[in-house]
Amino acid sequence: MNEIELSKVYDHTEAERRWYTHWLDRGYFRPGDGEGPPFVTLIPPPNVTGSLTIGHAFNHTLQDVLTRWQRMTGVPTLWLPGTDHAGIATQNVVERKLAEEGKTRHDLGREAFLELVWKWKEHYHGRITAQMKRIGDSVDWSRERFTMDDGLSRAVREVFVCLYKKGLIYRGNRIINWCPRCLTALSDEEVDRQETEGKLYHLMYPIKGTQKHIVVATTRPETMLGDVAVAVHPKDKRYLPLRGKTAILPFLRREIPIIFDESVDPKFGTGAVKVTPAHDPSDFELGQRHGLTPIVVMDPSARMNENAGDFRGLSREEARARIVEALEDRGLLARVEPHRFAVGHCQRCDSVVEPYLSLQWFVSMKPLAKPALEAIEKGELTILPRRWEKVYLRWLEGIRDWCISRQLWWGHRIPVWTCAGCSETIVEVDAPTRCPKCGGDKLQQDEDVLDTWFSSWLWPFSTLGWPQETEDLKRFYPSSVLITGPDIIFFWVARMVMAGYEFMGRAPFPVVYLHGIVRDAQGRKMSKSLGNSADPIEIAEKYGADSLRLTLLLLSPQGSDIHFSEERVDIGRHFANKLWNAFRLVAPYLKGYTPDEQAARPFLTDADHWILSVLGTTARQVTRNLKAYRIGDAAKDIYDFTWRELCDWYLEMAKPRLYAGPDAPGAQAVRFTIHRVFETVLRLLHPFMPFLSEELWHALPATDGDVCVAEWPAPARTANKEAEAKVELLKEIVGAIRNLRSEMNIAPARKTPVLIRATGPESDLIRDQAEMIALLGKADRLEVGPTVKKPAVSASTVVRGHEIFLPLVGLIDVETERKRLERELDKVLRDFDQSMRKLQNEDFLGKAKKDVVDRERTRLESLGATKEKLERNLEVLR
RNA sequence: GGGCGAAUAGCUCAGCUGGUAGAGCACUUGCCUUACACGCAAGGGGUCACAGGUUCGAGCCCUGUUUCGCCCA
Repeated sequence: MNEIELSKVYDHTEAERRWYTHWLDRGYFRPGDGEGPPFVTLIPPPNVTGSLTIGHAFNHTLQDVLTRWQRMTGVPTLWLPGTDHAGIATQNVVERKLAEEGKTRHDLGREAFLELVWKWKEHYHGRITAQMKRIGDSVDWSRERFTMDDGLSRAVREVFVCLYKKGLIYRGNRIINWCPRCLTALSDEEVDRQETEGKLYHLMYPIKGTQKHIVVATTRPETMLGDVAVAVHPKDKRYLPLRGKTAILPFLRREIPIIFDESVDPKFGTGAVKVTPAHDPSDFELGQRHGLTPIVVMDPSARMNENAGDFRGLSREEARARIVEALEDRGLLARVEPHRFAVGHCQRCDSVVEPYLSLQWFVSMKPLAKPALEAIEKGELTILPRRWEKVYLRWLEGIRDWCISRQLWWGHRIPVWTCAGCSETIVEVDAPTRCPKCGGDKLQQDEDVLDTWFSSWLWPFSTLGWPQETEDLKRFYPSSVLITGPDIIFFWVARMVMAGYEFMGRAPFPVVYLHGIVRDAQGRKMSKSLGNSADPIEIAEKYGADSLRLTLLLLSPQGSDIHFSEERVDIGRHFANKLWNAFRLVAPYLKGYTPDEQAARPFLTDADHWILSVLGTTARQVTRNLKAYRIGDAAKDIYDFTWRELCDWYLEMAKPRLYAGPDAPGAQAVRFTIHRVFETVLRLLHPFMPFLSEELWHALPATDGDVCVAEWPAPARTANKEAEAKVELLKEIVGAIRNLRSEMNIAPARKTPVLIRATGPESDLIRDQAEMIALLGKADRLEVGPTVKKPAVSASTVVRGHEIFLPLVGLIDVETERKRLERELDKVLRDFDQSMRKLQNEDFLGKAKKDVVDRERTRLESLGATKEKLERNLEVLR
């Protein structure tokens, strides 16, 4: 047993550092080569240059609880850590840094720039791993991965080539989401739609050869310069006469056809819309159906280009203002009305995204989605909470092709080369040196890199060595569970499932557990711009990592969001302190103690039997809740047991026997029980509060090794119903006495006699517990029995038909007690009447289940007895 | 516009298959009782969003309404 300084308040800082190193030294976090199916979970790789947020801390806590729990059950466990290169985010950070020196990435050139980013990566990588260690993540560092490792990069190329050869990757000129600030394409998922209070402009286009106009409604007048048609619904009577006519585009005087297409909503605006195939996805499709040639009117930074006539060089915002103004001058602006609509913003930099026609690489998703859809139906994949399955399915059903090329430098370069000699396209895993067609050696690799998620979606197998058939891949694929937030269900979860089926032939995990998002106390999402994102490490330093972990779990309703604020971490800190102090109470009496069940058993008291029984029930609950991924509930079970049962009741009851010294009768029993309870609590607590439990485990005598690898408590033997019933009765009686004392304003230090007129078999039970009742109820004299006489002046109450009296001479006045009794009687009368009415109801008697009726009868009887006794006692005072 | 979720004590939330409404925090009153004031004991506080319905009985099941949040278009 280590001598630890048992200070009044638990000091976490030193202990938390010490134990993490200890566990690492022992290699506990590696799966070992144990037999049987392992428990595997994969970290959602955080952005390597980011830092962990409270959200990560929560996510990691959930994974760590499951991993540590499984480890204790003796299963080989692997929690594989790693980080993500986070293409746009990382490149942005480094570019911002360069901008401070007045430079751009182009000043450095591709190679030098990448070298710089790698340096950043190395630097920040250390920060992330330190943070993970600080909060106690029991990950296998020997298997750590990074999405741009050689192995994972090779996996990316393999997948690209494979899908290309299958015809599932293609290059095409399509409308994509373009960020004019990041200067890259984005996938649909990387665009955040924000409801915006905008305007709907009604523009008048003159109809050729007439004095008339056609009025089109648009939210984006600046794109009119790229208009190639006006479209109306074919059944819209208003426009039928215009069949075959053309309109004249203002400013550019381009003659554009009026076309008829089912996709136009006659109820929107005027029922006529402008068609801009190069700047709107639905216009693009419409344009294709009608053979229209798109005209791009903006350059990549969203300034008007040479096709924009006089507006050339203006930003899209300036262009809008000028065009609206100019139209108004010419009398071509019919009207402007307010209009709410969703505008796409770049997820990374919040710029307004431009739907933009450009040449990009895409993955055909429909064929890949099929097995991922069926996975739910076949039961090969379960998403918890179940309602997310619908969200997942809906997205897969409507899946669209995935734009995977990005105009960035930081990321996996697209493995496609073009031969300068013959223009042959070469798609290979390893860089080719010669053109297979013409033999030329002037090969130019595609400049672009792949979407970051194009490497993340391979994470479940690329991290294990795929495409090589490694031992790890055989042993650890698929994982046991994926724990992540619902915000990346499309980005990551669904795509991993698709990749799993496509490349491994089976789902990457049978269960996905989606937890809530951590918000601030006002329910707002944590964000840097709001300044409301707390730093988990700061909190861990201040309150302890254990406290943070427990708090997050206790605050987390299953699957819904957490409202977090720093002050709430007191919940965890107070609990840690409570357990610490409970240990401080018992530690001196356990010094050098060796548990001896044989010796103790004959001397176990009701209290001992009771706490051991409740402990067993708690262990069963905790395990059951963990199995069902109700991790917060499991934490609550231990919290309640430790505080409400162990500290509030058992330790209080154990004190006299502890104080009596090691030679007193019963000393063996109380020590045995306390040891067993603490030892079990520490094992149950370990997954949730790994540091504190380890610290106390080593301070507790007769424990083997480390609690980190101790055996998970076995399911409870049957509960001791008898002892439980006894102590429940005791609690009720003590509660009633305390209530009387409090209501009568009896000073806490003052002891009083207590008389209990108890009848029936429970009379003996109560007498058995007299000593405890006297202790906890602060009685200096306790009489129990059927013949106990009510003192002349006393406060009284009734518990389960037993009358409790506190003689009051000189303690309080009769009037106070009379009022109190009247209140109590009032309540009982209400309940009595309610119960009576129920039992007089024929329908209830005839239709309710028998045990419900029986229970109601018993209740009425008991209420009746209580009522009678209260009335009698009240009578005396009147 | 479509879908999903939520609405229970001042706040944050439990409440499993309908059968006596709960916890933590906050609040009130006592207590520095030799483990803990990061604590102990006691207490007050709820038309379970609203309106219907099913049922002997509804916080829970059904229908509709309102408000809030999220996702998708």
